[in-house]
Amino acid sequence: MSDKIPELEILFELADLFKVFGDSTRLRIMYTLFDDERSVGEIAELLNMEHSTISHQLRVLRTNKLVKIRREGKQIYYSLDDDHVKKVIEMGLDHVLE
Amino acid sequence: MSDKIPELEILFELADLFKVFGDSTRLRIMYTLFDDERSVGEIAELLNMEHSTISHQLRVLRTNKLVKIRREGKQIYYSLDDDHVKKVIEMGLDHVLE
DNA sequence: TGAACATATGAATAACTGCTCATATGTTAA
DNA sequence: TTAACATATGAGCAGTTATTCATATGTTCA
Repeated sequence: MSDKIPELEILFELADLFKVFGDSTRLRIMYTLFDDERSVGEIAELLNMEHSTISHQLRVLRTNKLVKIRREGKQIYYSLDDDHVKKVIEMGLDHVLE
Repeated sequence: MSDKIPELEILFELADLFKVFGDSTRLRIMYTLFDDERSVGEIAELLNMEHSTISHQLRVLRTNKLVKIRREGKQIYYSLDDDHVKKVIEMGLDHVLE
């Protein structure tokens, strides 16, 4: 991995990815999705924040393919897109907690 | 790890950590340090950026304990603080490259 | 169809951040 | 000490972003 400098373009993409993780609201949202899918309303209530704020941030997360959705009637359930997301967060936590 | 919700405070710290990784200049700087220590001037030349810009960003990296320094005469050599830094970047790259 | 609910979107604002320029600090060698 | 070099710092500007408010879209059920 470290034997080749990634293209500049890749590092920009990487920065964009970390930017998405670099906001506490988005991190908290992702954390509520660690074990279960949740609707927008559930997340908003859990975090005690405006539905609108949560919806905006979920869009960012979705655009960056960190969460995916499942529609069920009026509600839309969000869940983490894959295990990578958890791993990145856990790796960061390791660093913060040490 | 996922069996306990981290304190709100921890998630703020974590967001701050990811914020540091969420800038392409800082990522590029860290990448130049993947295998070797380098002086401010070397990094500035490698990235073709102002010394001042590099110095400012190195300060951010240092404040967040991602790089450490070694003084030698007029020059100050920067290197990655520990292997965690590499791991976080590599984990992110995995996600971007897949 | 219309009311009630869940979510999404757009615009506006306030706060933040990276870069540049100018200047300061610190080190070496004459 | 002074000149030359390496790095750091502070202020200001420009660009970005998270939140809020208002409104729109979409779904269910009567």
